[in-house]
Amino acid sequence: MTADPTAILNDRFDEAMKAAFGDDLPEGASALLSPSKNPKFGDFQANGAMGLAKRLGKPPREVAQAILEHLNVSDIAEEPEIAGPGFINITLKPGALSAAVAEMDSPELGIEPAADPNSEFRKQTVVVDLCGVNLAKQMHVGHLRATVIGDALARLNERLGHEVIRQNHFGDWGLPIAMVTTAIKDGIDAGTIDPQDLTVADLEHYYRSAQAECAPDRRGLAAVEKFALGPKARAELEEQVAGAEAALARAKEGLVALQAGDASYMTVWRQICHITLEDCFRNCRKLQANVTDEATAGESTYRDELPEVVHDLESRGVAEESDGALIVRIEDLTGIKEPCLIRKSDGGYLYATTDMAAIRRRVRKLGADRVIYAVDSRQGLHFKQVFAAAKKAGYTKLIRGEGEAELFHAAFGTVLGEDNRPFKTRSGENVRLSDLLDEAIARAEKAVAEKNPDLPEAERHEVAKAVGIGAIKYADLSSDRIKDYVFSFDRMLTFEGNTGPYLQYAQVRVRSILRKAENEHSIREADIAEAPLVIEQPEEKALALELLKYPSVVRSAADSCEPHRLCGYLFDLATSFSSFFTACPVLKADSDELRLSRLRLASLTGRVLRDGLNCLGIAAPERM
RNA sequence: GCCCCUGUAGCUCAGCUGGAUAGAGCAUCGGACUUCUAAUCCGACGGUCGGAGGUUCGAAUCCUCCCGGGGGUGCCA
Repeated sequence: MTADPTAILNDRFDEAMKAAFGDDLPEGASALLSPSKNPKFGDFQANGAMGLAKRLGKPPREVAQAILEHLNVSDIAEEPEIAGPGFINITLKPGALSAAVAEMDSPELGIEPAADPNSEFRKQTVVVDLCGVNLAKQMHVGHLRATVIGDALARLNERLGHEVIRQNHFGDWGLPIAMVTTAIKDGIDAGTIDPQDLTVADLEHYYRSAQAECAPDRRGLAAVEKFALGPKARAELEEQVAGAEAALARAKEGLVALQAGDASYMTVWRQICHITLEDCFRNCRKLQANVTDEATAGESTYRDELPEVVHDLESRGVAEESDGALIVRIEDLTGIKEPCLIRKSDGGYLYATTDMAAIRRRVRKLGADRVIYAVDSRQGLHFKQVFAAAKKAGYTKLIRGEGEAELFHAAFGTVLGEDNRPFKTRSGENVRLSDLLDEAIARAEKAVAEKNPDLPEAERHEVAKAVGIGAIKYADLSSDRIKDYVFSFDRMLTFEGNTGPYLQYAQVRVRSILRKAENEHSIREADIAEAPLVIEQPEEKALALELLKYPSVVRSAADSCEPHRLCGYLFDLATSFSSFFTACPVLKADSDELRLSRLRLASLTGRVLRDGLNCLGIAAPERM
């Protein structure tokens, strides 16, 4: 038995509509119940009568009236009213509202955990592809969103009770990797590189030089010929091209050696992997994102599966040859003319091949019902191709039950600098993630020191980490994923408006008031937990109604893979709480009953804020 | 060329399957602190929702065309 007004009202409307229209009621007709947009229209509104009227060919207000004649909500609501073209407005009775809030005031905060097999919220296995670092490269802003958004989506699904498997799709295989591995191995063999003290920065340096070394400057050579730039320039370029060809050939040997599992190459390669990943995990810890070794599945782990996948596709006629390459046509499924290439004409595999293998493993081995890719929007076409090809190949068939796994590209836009160009350093380099995080923490620490000088230094530093990192993550999560956004420390750390620190501060105010209740009034959590709720002031009512939205917001943010919905909600909740906090004295309330009631509202608000922030991967400090 | 994304207040952005007078924050202006942490709150100002058609009782939302911005486009990942 629920006290959730939305659930109750939905049921009652369903009954009323059936009673009013019987067999004439169209399939899927709904009351379209939602919280009112404006308090003057009551607490909830049902918009379904108007759509229903169209389908029944009757005047909307008449339909609304017919529903009302069969609607029985007198136990929880005042007399419903028809307004405008056919809205039905519902105002809850005070007792119903406090009962609903009291019901929600539980450890689960009103979110029914997913369960199997036949519950309303079926437990699913959700694979989240996130982070996506590359071997021998430092993390930079480009990894920020893949990590922050992916982690938030994983947390949201965990919160709903799903089985979540994170997959850090580590770019540790292929020709570019062979280039750097070969270069470093040669350096070690020649005694110019000490394998003991290699850092990621070193690796990145070698990665770049290896890339450059293997890239013949054919355009330069062509220019020399075109403009007759003289024998010296020509000789230099010819030498460069010859050198590049040799380096490339050497790298290809390296690739073959790696593919064959050659011990001397593998040792170097493993060390490069280790150094890269340790740096990655360190950054993720600093970012307070849950990405670990167990969650890391490098592209190399698919290497034995690639020939299998290709052979499977070829033998079953899913793939076909075209211009020497092996492709899967997807135009029939998607209307997209560009096919999915899974093998090059030289026999090499492509990243689509690896992604096909990954889908196969994730659905068949990991048992995914849903695979979510937190990856840059520029990969949009690639994923459409791979998803379609995987579907065509039958790789999305669920291992449990009927149907197919859902493959979802949670695409995100670019992080821009203040100049509206992709965020880079002045010299045009990628901004290192660790630098970015350090600066956020430093700026937050300065602000905390100004605002709250009494905070002990050790705690101040911890708070700065929560606030600085929270600010970055919230800025990333709070607007629609697909859009680009401008990275601005000033805006995200002003602590005003829709920012992480604003939410953290609202939560801190709750903590503060509860501490004070305990220390100065000897009121304990247990006294508050069962206190009767008195909801009379407009600010109390607004806060109560806002609190009730929480479970459905978490669900919708997870289902749509849109964390910004939760952000927007938490901001509204924090705003409602701040208004309540200003307008309604809590500890100085007029009566003990009111004091406890307001403490309970505050406590619940604090827990929802904390829980919501946790779903976003943002810490909620005790003080700030 | 084709495809995808995007265009809402001076700035940054919400607006969920079409619903009531399009909402916040910042900025600007005016109020509220011997505090429950003012990192706050209350109020004012501010928008032909890129443009033009169309569908609808009703369109920022759906359809068509056009314009601006970004991105992607068969053998890199």
